[in-house]
Amino acid sequence: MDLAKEFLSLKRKLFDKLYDDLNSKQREAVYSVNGPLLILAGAGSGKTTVLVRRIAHIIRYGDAYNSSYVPDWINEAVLEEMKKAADYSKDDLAAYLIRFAVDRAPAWSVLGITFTNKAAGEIKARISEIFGEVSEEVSEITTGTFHSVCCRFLRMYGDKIGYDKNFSICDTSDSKSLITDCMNRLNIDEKNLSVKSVQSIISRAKDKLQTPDDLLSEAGQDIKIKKVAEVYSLYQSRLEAQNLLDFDDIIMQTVRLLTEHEEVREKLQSKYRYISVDEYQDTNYAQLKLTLLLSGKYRNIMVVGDDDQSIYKFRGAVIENILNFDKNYSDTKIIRLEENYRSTQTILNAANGVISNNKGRLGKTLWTQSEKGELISIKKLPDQVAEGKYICRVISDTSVKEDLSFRNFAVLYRMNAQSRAIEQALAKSAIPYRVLGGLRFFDRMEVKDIVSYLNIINNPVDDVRLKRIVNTPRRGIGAKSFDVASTLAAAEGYSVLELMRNAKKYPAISAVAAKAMQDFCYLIDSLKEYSYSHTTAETIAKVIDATGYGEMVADIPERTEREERSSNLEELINTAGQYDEDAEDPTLSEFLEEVALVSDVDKYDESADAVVLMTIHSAKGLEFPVVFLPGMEEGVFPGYQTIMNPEEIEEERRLAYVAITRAKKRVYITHVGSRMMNGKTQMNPISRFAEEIPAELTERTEDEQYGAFTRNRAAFVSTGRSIVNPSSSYTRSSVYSPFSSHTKSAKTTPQASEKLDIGDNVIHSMFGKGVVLSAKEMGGDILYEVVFEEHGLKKLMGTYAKLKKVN
DNA sequence: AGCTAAAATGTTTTT
DNA sequence: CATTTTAGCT
Repeated sequence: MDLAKEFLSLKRKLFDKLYDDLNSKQREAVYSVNGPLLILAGAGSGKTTVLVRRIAHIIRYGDAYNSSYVPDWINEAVLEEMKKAADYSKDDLAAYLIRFAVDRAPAWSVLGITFTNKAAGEIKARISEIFGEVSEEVSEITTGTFHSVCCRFLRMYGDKIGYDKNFSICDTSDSKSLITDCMNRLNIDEKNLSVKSVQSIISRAKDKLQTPDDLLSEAGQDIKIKKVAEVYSLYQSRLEAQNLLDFDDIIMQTVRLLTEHEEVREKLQSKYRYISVDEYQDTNYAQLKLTLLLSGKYRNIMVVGDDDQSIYKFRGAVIENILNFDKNYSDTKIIRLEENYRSTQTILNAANGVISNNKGRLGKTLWTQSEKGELISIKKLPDQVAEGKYICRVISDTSVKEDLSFRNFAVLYRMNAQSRAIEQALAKSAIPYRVLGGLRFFDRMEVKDIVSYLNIINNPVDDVRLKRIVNTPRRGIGAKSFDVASTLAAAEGYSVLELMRNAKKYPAISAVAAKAMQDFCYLIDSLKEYSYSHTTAETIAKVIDATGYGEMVADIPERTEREERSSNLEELINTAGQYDEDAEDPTLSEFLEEVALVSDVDKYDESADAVVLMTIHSAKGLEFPVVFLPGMEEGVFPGYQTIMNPEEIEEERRLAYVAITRAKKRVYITHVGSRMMNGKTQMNPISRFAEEIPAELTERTEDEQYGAFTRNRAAFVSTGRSIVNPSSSYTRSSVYSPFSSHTKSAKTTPQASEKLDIGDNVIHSMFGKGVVLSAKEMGGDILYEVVFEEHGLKKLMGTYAKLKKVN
């Protein structure tokens, strides 16, 4: 009796001891294993840690902490031993406590949904770390984004709702071209109804799980929506006929699968006993429905989120999902994590100052034990060029003065277009940098083309991809012939490729074109055959060769373009080779899925020593010691489209909150007097979000280049900080750059293909001076990424590029 | 069919 | 302004 009581108390103390690096709220979250759990986690409050530790806890100890079960082998001796265990090392204690485990969950019963694929990988890596080895078990945990997890389900059971296992995913631009096609077929004039808006209305409808009929009935008298519903209906039937899913379908069709097929739902509900969802504030209705379905049996669902960081409304995210979580799940336990471990007090107070202007928040007060830190620097510059130079100068100054490597700096902006001016400045001052976003690797034309071939090999009814590459390189199947073929195909109920195989039967197709079509089919046949017995990388190489695409690229007259494209194709083969190596059971189909679902941040490599540039959206979940926020102007951030709409302004403000809270030590806000946008010069006032930061937390200066003045809004700024020092080193930002010490002594070491290391300074005959950013082994050669002073980031092959090392 | 040159057009954020 | 679409020519 007393024995039992003492045992339970000792047991809990030992667990508290095991997790003594967490705060009490975090521990409570880890222990809350069963039942619905909502964690309201402020920025930098260690939510990922909690997520990871909780999953590890569930697998290792189950509900051991809360359970009042007393094993019959408990006696005085055991209690004595337990008292001693308090002094064990963490590892020993962790191992010791396993004997008290109650109702442990097998790793395969855990599902963790994250916002990026990268985060999914990190969760597994961190759990492996906790378990002390890369165990077989950890790999059985299912982690991924909503999209990747749903794809997995659809590959398994998609046939039940009419999808072949080899379905392909079409991205936004593929789906745009299909919608355009549908609108043409329905004789809808693009002038009255833009493809873009149709696409977005359809997408939002799918986020809400609306079918074309649902949309139509919702339309009422709205002619525009009625038209869209008509397009949606055709678009959807064509997607289905081609075994294609767009991004929204991946979720929506999974929900349909789980709704319509009880046996599948039952199977998955029973399998996933423990479900966690990260970044819950950015889920849409379809995703909410999905989590409700999956967690329907056990109701062991934990969601983590922060209503102040909801920034994906444009993608259908509904903040109500997190606000009303406890209404969807009765007896929800709510835990708030409000202690911030990331930022200085100044940064935190600045962020709080901004976000407090929003209404309708759940409300929370972030606090930190860390020091005050430095003031937020707000600087006005004449234009974007000066803005870029200024950022470079601060980076080079700070990196030297404080011995900070470049990876500690991030430049976060509202839109991708802002990156250009900053990139140029960085390239000039030879600061190594990396740009995430903008044109994704897989969105490059040549990469998309080859991937389209692969998609056709994998899923021959994919007419969208077929249209894209049927005449690239030219093979005499022009737009007109293809049009005729697809009209015939639609009439006869074939896929276009099938029809092309028998093109000669149709008099409407010219004999020349028919011959070319048949040859094309044979080409695809042979590639398909080849793919059965070869790796993905080999297949890609074969595609590039056999289709004549490689030759076409080799014949590009302009040198830079030719090199750029061929190096992209090499990189594609390289990526596939990596995939072949890493994947358990590599298949073309799975490779294509990965290609479709990777995001930019997934490829962000923290180990590369380079300044990183990305949008604030991409930076969600990341942190950096020093953060630059350029373009803090009305009309840029908040964007001019949002200024009239209070709701959208609130979303922009949340974005500003996310931006500021990325920083650990310092924030540099810049705004410019005149900015070139869309060919026009604009004079934007400083962003309201910068003004909302309490004045005493800021240090405001204006660059003196065009005369002007310096003013301190903060009356009592302690002086002495010299990072912002307008006149001295302004013109030459490369003073502290990696090149500076080499520019005078230009003694080069002429060696054809010596091995280069990361950080080496090199000279290229074409591009001039640069720094090696990364080196990757690739088919007996080495692929270097080099940032050049004048030309920015280039990818070069070791043997081919004739890079000379400079000392 | 395919090329070139002129015209139109669009501009947030992303899986 | 920078990309994409179209018209007109070969």
